Amino acid sequence: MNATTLKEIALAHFAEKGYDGTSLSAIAGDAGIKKPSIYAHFPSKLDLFLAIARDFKADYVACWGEALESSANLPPDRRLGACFQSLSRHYMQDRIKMAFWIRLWMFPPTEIDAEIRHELQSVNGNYVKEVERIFRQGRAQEIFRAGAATAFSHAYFCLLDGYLMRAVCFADFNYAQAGAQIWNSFLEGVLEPPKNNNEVKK
Amino acid sequence: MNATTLKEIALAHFAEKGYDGTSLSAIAGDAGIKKPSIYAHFPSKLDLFLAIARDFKADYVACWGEALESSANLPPDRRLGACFQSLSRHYMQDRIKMAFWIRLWMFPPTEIDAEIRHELQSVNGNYVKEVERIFRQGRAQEIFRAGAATAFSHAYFCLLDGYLMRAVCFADFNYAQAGAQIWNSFLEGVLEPPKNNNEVKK
DNA sequence: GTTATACTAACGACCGTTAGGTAGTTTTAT
DNA sequence: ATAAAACTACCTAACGGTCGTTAGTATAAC
Repeated sequence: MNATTLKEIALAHFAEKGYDGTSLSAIAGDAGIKKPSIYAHFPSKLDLFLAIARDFKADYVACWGEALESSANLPPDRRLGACFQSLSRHYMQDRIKMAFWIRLWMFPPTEIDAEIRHELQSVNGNYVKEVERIFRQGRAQEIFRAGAATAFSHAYFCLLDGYLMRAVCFADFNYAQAGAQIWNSFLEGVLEPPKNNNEVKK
Repeated sequence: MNATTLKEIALAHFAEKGYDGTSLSAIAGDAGIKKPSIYAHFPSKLDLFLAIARDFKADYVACWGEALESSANLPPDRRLGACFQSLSRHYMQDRIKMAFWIRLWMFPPTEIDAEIRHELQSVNGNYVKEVERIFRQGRAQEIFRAGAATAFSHAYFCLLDGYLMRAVCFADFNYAQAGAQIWNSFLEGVLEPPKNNNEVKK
């Protein structure tokens, strides 16, 4: 047994039962060792959790970084679509990963609630601003319709987060397959309507 | 002390710390009574939780029912907007209510995970179908653009849930205020574009 | 007199954590 | 090269504490 595989085992428990609902003996049992042996690898339960949380933050940053970088040459609308697909696919492929992630940033352990919330807010805030920048850029190129880029960006994240959230909860509907259509109905809403007709409002 | 106010106090704890993170002694402390006195009102911790959960389900059903009924005479597009506003306002006005609700249907207590998930899926499924029906109706009136009504409906709920979820997490951004803009950017995406121009695709 | 609501006391179970020990491996010193 | 020392990863046993729950009792209301 080593710290890495111990983290993997603990991750499954934390994702499924939450921090408070997970006991070290259950983790140890899955790992084939006794409870106190965990302390040879991590100084406390909270530290074990934090180690996993740090990995997830790094993973999130890496995923966004790669999505933004690899789509840098696309036009703004297709770039946002590519990021949407990239992010959602990344988390959708692993239900445990997704459940832990949502648990982490929605309901972190009470002891570290403030820190986690603060950190996550700043990390996510960066990408909200980045997406907002892309919206503005697209607006300048008259690809997107007029409107508050800030609100567009927040709507973008509402859709993305809601999409992942519902995928966790509702196994009956194939969200992975519906992703493209869900994105498309949003995209059409922010695209600039065809030029030669301006009376869009009802 | 009575069952109703006891539920209110317990609700705050469950919403903030989750089921496993909440202890009966903490609830009793807030209620000004001792822990065993709770058992004069509820036969177990789980029953206390379930009583609150049932209230929330009834509240959810009532809220959707009222939203659908009071908007029955509106055209489909405005009707969906009215429901979006109605639902989001209902939950947005009370952070505790919202946190408990999200915790309930995303991460219910492990002991009753299956039942809760199943019940919620069926309840929510009804409204997904109802919204889908409204989308189809609006399509028949050529208000909405062509597209899979099923996907539109799921996108609708992704946006609504993501909206509420982010409102719980990110207190820094005024989501309550941004609701109308967020809805609007989605609405434009599903509306039928003006008639005299058909080449919308880029 | 019964019922409802509260109490104190205590139960067994489980929690996270520590202490202390034991093999087996690696590092260091001679 | 070999013996001593240190380190690693595990163990058993047990700690103090909290958990949800029950038993038994008292007080007040109807």
